[in-house]
Amino acid sequence: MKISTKGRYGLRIMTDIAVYGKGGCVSLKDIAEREHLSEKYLEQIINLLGRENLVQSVRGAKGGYHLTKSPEEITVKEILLATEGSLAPVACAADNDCCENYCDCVTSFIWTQMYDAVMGVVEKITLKDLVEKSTSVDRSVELECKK
Amino acid sequence: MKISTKGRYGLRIMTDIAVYGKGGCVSLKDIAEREHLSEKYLEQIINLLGRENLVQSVRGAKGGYHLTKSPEEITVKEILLATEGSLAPVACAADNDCCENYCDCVTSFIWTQMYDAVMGVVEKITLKDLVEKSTSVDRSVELECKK
DNA sequence: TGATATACTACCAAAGAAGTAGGAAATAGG
DNA sequence: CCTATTTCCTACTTCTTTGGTAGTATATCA
Repeated sequence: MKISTKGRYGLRIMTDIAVYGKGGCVSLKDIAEREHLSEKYLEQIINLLGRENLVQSVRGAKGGYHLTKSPEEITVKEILLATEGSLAPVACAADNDCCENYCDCVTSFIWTQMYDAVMGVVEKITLKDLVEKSTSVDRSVELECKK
Repeated sequence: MKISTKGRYGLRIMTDIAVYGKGGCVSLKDIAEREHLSEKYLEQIINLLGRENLVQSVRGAKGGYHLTKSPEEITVKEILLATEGSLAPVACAADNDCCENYCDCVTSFIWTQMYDAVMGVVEKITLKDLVEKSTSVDRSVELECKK
């Protein structure tokens, strides 16, 4: 039931772009340096974000990435779905057609309730909330738990 | 963010014992046959349940397992915690002391809310609910999605 | 005493997670 | 036009977890 580094780093990438990308674009190199993460690995993750049209890229020198919407229009749900693929505890919970007898499955209602509960949380939090939290915090400390 | 087979099979084991274990104990062999699962693998999973005192074993011929409490006293939360270890999306969410600056972490409030939402669901569902659903359903059909 | 069950430990293959590596293509600035 | 910068794309690698299998020891009923 863990969120992978893709999802966690995805949120940091988006927050970083929102904070530092005012009026221009932000390069992966800068993000990697500020967040102490591998540029090459971030490249893969930001591609997932680009595929879902959450960021747009500008190639070439002085290029980088910028958001396609304002932070208050981007939800944590969108970011996590783009990077994690799905937040369902079992495949059927996100797609009831995935097996024929989901409604007969003894445990299905557990997964449906769990999925709805998680979705209820992530769709209400926007990137703006993360930006506000980020700017209110001392950025000099190591910000994410390694465990 | 997936529940593993340990958690899913754990729920089926507990439901099976609750349904078929009236007034005695149920052997792993019978459970494995009814649920179409490997007896040896179930052994490992039921050990996890035993360690948390959700089932008690009786060794030797005619032995098996029985519940230590009545189904309405056993929650899905207990079963999933015993088998999955934790339902937290990140380690810190279940144990805020796991890193020093959880309250400064930009994303921590997401994980806390997610964790609380999931816990809110699983602690309200009891084994009795699963038993009722189970007995109201046609057991001849394949009951769990393979995906 | 033998058949039946759990207890315990070790092992194994496949998949996923997390990250590395390298070259091609685009572009701003000189 | 040239070069440094930067994204794009694909392949590879290493480590851990998942989902089992296997074998032996121990307990108990009949």
